[in-house]
Amino acid sequence: MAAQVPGAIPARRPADGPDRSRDPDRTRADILDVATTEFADKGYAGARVDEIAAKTSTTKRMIYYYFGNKEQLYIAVLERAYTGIRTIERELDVEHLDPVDAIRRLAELTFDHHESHPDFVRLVSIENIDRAEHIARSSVLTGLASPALDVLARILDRGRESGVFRGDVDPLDVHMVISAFCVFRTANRHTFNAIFKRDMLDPALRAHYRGMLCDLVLAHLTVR
Amino acid sequence: MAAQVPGAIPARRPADGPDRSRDPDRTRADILDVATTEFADKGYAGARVDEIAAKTSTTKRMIYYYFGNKEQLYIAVLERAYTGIRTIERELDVEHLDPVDAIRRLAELTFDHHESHPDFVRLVSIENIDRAEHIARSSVLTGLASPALDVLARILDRGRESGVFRGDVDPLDVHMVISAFCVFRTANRHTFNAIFKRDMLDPALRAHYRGMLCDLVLAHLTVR
DNA sequence: GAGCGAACGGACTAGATAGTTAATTAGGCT
DNA sequence: AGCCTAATTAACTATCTAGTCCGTTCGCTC
Repeated sequence: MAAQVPGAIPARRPADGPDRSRDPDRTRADILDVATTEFADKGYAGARVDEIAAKTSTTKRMIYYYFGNKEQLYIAVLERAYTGIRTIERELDVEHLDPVDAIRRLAELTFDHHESHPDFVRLVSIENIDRAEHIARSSVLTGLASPALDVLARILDRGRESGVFRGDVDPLDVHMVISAFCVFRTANRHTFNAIFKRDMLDPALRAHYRGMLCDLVLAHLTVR
Repeated sequence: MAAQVPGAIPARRPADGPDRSRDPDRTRADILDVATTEFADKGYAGARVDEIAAKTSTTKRMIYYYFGNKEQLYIAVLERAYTGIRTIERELDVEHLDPVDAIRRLAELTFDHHESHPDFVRLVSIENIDRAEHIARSSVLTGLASPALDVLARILDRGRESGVFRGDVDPLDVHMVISAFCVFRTANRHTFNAIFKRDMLDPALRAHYRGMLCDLVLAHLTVR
């Protein structure tokens, strides 16, 4: 964190205690970190700018100085969260695996990411409540289809050629099924637990659900 | 509009036009209807009591008269929405169908309900953002496991006995997969469309997704 | 037709909340 | 050293918002 500006002097900072020196990047990043947690926690309407400011090492005025207003701050939070998962997806390399193992790997990677980034999943839910109106206002976010989709299309092609996969499945539909499963486990955890008394994120059930996702997707894709 | 001027003659309802007579049940129901739409639209934090009151044919004072405060009004909305779907589930009768058709019927019923009740799905999302804290405060809602679960368990048993279904599947997991698919389609419609440019609720895709859900679940359950 | 309680309406309040004003400081550049 | 601008601070404001006070009206019973 605290990316150094090229040519900047490394910060004269008294080794301990909060950093009080002037560091725009650090201040911005600090605000973004706190805002991410706060928006994911309370939703867009529920989050309070004063609250975010209080949890920051700077003041409310700085939020407006760097981000303009509450909405632009929220959009900045969304942009960082989305580009995060897209970066991970881009690193996926499954060309050397056979189609079945490749699907399994892709499903597991998605599963793991959703499990380890509940804030991201919550932000997506929140954004849907607002009918994606903030995403629509961000040019960064609108043209941001998942790199995983291209990878998926390649895997399906290879699987069809080798005769193990059905030929009539759309990559986006497969992506949707995987997402639906992973998103549901995190996004609906609380109501599901309240009504059915099962915590889908219980560590003891992790392996069960991870395997189940792979089975589900592969059963659907496999020729019988 | 047409607020009663003090001292004016009440005009006991000229046959047409809104009902102005005293009717507690009607008033309560009116408030609940408006509140459901408003909470589903804006979320709990985003909804405004004043706004709800304005869209009602009565006043804000009446909301507090009948429901006490904003939270209890919201809980009343949740209770009505949940008991709605549970009632439909209870009417499900699939004992006369073979296991495969029974699963198909159950999946389609769930699919149809989610499609025709987007407000319910949104309320569930909203409640998850608040970590189901309002459900937890309602004794009506906490002890409300889905009747569909018992039906599902029966179908799975019958399918296992006749050898068409695997024996190691948990009814709650099957319920979860069906819910995940149906909930995702409605709950994540906006972000999915914003990023992948596909409206999962496009009527032209309805049959495709409905069939896909059945295939998906049955492929997972069927012995190979 | 008087009395009574449930149902109702409108104006009011205290506190919260997004956003601002304006003055101040630190640090790089010449 | 001294200027100049980006970065920072704290106090302030207009508006919004959940919740309340209190007086009024309807419809029923006796």
